[in-house]
Amino acid sequence: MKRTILIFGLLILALLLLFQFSKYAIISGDLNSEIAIALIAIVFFFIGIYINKKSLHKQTNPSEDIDHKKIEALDISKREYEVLVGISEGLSNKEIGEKLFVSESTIKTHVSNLLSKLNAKRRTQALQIAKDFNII
Amino acid sequence: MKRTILIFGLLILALLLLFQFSKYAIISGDLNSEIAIALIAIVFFFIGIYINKKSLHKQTNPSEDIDHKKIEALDISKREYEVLVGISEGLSNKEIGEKLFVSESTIKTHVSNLLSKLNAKRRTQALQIAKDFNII
DNA sequence: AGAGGTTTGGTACTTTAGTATGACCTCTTT
DNA sequence: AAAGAGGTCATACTAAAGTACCAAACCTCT
Repeated sequence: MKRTILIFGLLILALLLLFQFSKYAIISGDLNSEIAIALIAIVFFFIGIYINKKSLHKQTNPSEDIDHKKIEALDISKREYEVLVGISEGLSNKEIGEKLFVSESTIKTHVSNLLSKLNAKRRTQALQIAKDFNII
Repeated sequence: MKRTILIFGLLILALLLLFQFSKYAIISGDLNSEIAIALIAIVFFFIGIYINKKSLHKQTNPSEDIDHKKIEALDISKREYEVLVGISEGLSNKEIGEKLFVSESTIKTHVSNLLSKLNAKRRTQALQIAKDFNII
């Protein structure tokens, strides 16, 4: 938020400077008016690209980053989440257990809790729901 | 490809018109030069946004459409693919069977074939592999 | 018509997955 | 210190998932 305000402040400042410069250049005859206009056009063109890139990464690409708040809201613990990641990697309970250095029984407990928290009947359904929630 | 060329052509045409207009406006005194410059700036700003949006949707979002060639290359039949979709929806073999109006046995056969074709040991692993291949 | 691939379906079996319950340990909070 | 939450693990069970093998029906192409 603070950064956004700072960036916009600098942007406006830069624009004012550009306007003043172009006006001066045209009046003093140092620069052709077309070239001045072209410069401004190019600058604004890139400003448009820059701003769009920023906003696109936060508005139309919401699937990239995981929704940590949702994870909390669903009351999923760290360990349970690690198990969920294991499931998404296509691992069996046994393999997840080996990865996390715990027994298969423990993983089963975590999976069972996960399924009830995600309101799923199967691990594949849990994956689908987790993706819907941008949790994974 | 054709569309891209057309769009760029129209874009360049519009720019030339804008330049001519602004030059005329400034010389004839109908318009303040600052206003003309501002107009150009705004237009280019939006052009920047537009172009960026187009390119971003095709470059940083390559995961959207499925790779049909890969499906063929893996020798996955239509029916098997339908089963794969069912799996990705978190359905059980029984539910997939009901959805496709066949028995659970049939689904098991398809799943088994799918797993060997995708070189997976579990349906969850099949999902992960299928996503890697942009098949799903 | 016959070969070949796909789809369908069954039986029988093994392996994972998932549920239920109880127990113990370790922190953190009250 | 007691309560509560998370994590760990085990047993015993049921339910899915997956494998292997076989067989019939159905297309499609030659």
